[in-house]
Amino acid sequence: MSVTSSSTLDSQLTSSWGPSNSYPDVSMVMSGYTSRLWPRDSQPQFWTKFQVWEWLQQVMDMHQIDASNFPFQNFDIDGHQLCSLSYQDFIRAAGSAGHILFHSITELKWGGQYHVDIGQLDLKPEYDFSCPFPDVNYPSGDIYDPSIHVAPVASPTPSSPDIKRSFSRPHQVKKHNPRGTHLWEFIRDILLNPERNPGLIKWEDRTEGVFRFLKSEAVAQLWGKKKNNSSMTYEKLSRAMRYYYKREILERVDGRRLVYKFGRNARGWRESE
DNA sequence: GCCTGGTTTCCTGATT
DNA sequence: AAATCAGGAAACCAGG
Repeated sequence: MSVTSSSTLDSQLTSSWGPSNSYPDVSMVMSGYTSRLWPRDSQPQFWTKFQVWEWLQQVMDMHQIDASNFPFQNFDIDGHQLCSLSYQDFIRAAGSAGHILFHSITELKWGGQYHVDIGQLDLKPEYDFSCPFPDVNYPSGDIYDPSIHVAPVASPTPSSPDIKRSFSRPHQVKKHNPRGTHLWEFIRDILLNPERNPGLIKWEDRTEGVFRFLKSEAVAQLWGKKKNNSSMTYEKLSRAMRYYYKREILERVDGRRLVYKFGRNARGWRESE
């Protein structure tokens, strides 16, 4: 039973994106997840070998690629060399994963340029990791969901059971996140990309991590779209948000409707992080 | 097959 | 009156 009236949602959507774009471009939100993972110097041309290695690791993680058989030796190169590789080079060097890597690096190359061009963001150095990249490789309106573009991810072969890292760094104990992004991360990334998600959620107190839903049902729809759940509502989304109080991912903000605050266990929202 | 984490769904009642 | 909040209970689902 949904308590949402369609008129409420319609007004939220149309006032936000205009009549010609009645549904939010989810790809804008989605790309936030990918872009913010990469090294802060968003121009891969200037990456060191270590950063290239870090990027590879992140791509492996994100696409749940079995790293145990990945030919890392083929990527003992710096960012400049990496950027000069052609699509065919990637395929030769990385096999089926080459496709993913090529798309990723293309996006990042674009992203770096885009980042330079947009001056309106007034981003601080610590913040620019969250700078959104244009989804140049994907049709507008499509959800940028890595699994859509990468068959091996959706159906891992029996011989390569799961994520097996051929190497791991002691400080990067990444817990496998089977469902992709968590709700609170989804919310965080909307907040970190305000210019791409106008009027959905806004900071009330940036330094304290207090934020407010402006278009609660629209956000719920967006979340539902990401989870492939067309019946998502703010009612249900907010229940999930309330579960975060116990885990201290969120803190209660008493007396204010649609207002939440990031808690001590929420990462990546601070400007100085 | 069981356990677990992270929701999703549904619900009742309270508050704004 | 409607929207939102609070939180219990149960179901769901993918990974371990």
